[in-house]
Amino acid sequence: MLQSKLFYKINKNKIAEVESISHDLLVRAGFVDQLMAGVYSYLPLGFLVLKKIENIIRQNMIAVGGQELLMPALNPKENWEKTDRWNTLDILFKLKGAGEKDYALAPTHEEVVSPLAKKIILSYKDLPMAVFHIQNKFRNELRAKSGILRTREFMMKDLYSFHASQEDLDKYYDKLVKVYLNIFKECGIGKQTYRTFASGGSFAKYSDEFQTITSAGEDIIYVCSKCGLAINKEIKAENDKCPKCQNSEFEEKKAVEVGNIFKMGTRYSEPFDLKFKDTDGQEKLVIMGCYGIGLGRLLGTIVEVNNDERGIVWPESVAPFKVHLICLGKGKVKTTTDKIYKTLLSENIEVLYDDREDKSAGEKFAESDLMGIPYRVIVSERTIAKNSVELKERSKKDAKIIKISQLLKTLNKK
RNA sequence: CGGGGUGUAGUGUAACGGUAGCACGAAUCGUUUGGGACGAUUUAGUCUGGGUUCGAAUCCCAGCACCCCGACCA
Repeated sequence: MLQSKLFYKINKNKIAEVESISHDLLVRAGFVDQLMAGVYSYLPLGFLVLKKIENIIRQNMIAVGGQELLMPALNPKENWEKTDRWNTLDILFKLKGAGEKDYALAPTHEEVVSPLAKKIILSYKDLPMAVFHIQNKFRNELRAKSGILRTREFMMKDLYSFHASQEDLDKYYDKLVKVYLNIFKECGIGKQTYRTFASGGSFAKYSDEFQTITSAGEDIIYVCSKCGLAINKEIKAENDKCPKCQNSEFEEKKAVEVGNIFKMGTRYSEPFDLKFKDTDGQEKLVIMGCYGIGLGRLLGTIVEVNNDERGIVWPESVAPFKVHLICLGKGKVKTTTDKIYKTLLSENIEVLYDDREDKSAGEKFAESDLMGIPYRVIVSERTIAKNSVELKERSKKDAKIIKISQLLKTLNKK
């Protein structure tokens, strides 16, 4: 991508009224744009990151047998009345359609996936089964906050699993715990993310949250000093000992909930009469689990955890580009950089090429630091005199001079 | 939803109740190019509606918007 053509604008000034670091950095560096409180557009840079995250999640869901489908955001009132959530769920967006008919904008998809599964899951032979989708959810949050950390419209991955027995659900659920931890590790926040024992909301007594330690967090969790399991504040009172290792020493931390998984049991199969015929010929209710991750919140959390005084420091796995190629000069410098750009492209290396001729070196460096692309390659009079380029990693302090002929090899090794 | 705060140009900021100014950005021209370059010339603004006043960005009322704290959080 040529930076001169990229749909973005850098903003040098800090956003005056915002508090959270990720909000400030993502807006200033041109990754997202706020339409209104709690509603954001993803600009090309931000959308590239979102897609990277989406793919990491997708691959991990496929790895646990999840089949991707797509369910609609626009829902009929009836399904939400069936589960008694039309009137009890305060974050539910409701709207009127033609003929004054009532609709909901789905904040989650139990009300769609359960009746859908009823058409397909008829026998024990159809179980277990797991489907997921990645699409926009709508939640009428009373208070949107912290940029993309808490919004009213957001991309979410939700997986639903269907089982013939509680044991089968338990087994699958444990698998998902591992897969979730792996997703957060792949997204570059593994070290700061804890499996957290939490309340189950309207679904179940307990659930597991995945909480990432950061001062921007809105939850308080207690991390067990012994085994690393955490407990959410909301249920800390009833659990003064670690449920895993019985230790009673905890460290209090602020954290963001980046994922949440539930054993729903028959909470939704019951109202939708989702039953299967078991081996013994008896009709039984399907046992369900659900597993969510908010993509935007995860993106924001990655920035909260990975930044320094100059800007964002993207983990390579989710960076919008791998390489930021910067040309400092005209004539021969420019033609040399053009050539390097073409070579990188032909080798399928994702590269943003700062080809702008009217910007000073300092300005290009500052923008590059703010954007946070992992590898910066600088080409200038100085470097081509030695048939070289300068290679600097965003996360490191020092730069290296390497021969142009060695650049590809070096980058491919990274 | 309760409470607090703030609304001035694309962004950041000034202006006692008395001519809306500065910086960045953007545009044009020229000179520049290793850490946010320089000169010249432009561009663009008081959230909306009422009120007080000779006169309102400034004071008052209402609305709207955004931010923050709390509550809430499938």
